[in-house]
Amino acid sequence: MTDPQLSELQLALMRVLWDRQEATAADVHECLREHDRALAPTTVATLLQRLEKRGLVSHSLRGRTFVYRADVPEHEVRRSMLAKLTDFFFAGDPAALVSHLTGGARLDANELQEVRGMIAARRESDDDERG
Amino acid sequence: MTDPQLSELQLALMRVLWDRQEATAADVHECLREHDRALAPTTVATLLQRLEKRGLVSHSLRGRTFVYRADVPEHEVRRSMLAKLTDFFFAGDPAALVSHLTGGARLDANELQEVRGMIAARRESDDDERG
DNA sequence: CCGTATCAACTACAGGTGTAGTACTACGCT
DNA sequence: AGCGTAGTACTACACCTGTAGTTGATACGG
Repeated sequence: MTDPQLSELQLALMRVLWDRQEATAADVHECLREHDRALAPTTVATLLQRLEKRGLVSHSLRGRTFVYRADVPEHEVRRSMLAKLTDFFFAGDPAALVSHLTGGARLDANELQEVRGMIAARRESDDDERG
Repeated sequence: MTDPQLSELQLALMRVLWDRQEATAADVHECLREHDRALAPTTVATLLQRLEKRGLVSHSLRGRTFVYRADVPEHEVRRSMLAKLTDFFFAGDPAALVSHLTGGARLDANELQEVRGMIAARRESDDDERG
């Protein structure tokens, strides 16, 4: 699954799996219900099946019950979804995004430069570590 | 349109309108084609119609040609889409998002605090300005 | 052994999206 | 006045998503 883009509901299901490592359809159903996302149990099962068809989760058996786990890590989905949005809205300039986060006010040039520097520095040292 | 969430293709159309203020279906079609998004002209027209039905764009007449313009500003869509994602992935903590932007490496505590401070400061002065 | 609860599989359906063809209409040119 | 062209409206269709019911198998309790 390269560059997965998930809907809100799909993310909500994934969240449960990410948080717990493993969960049955019933677990997920219960968990969503607690977060005022009340769905029929069969609905949750259907959604999990579909996620499995997409290769995002997989299951094993415990007795005759399906135990699902996420096949794609949260950070990967997070990165790919954020990247898509930032590429589109900030043309890939993360500092512009930071600026956006300040509530729409522009950071002054110094601050912006500062943030840009921090990010650039991190990126480099990151690359160093990696290879 | 409260809290609009648009697909990538829909955003691509909106982008054209945001950039040019106004555009006919033909303009948009041409513009997308240049950005290697080749669609049939009728497809573009259909998409614009649908966006209009959703209240995101509207049109006026120039001769017998529809001239579309965005009804919802870019910053609104940007904010609402980013907010949804950051709420989900960073529990609404913008500093965590900044940290994510550094390539997945964690900022050290000082840096994180610094960014948080900057953001908080901006938020306040922003509120002041607003009233 | 039989009923009952449990669980997955299959089916269904409405609404949205990506994609585009066909039909209709009006404008301008000859 | 008629024809081509340009441009919108209508229709279509496959696929995905949100939502859930029905069915069929299985295990457990009595």
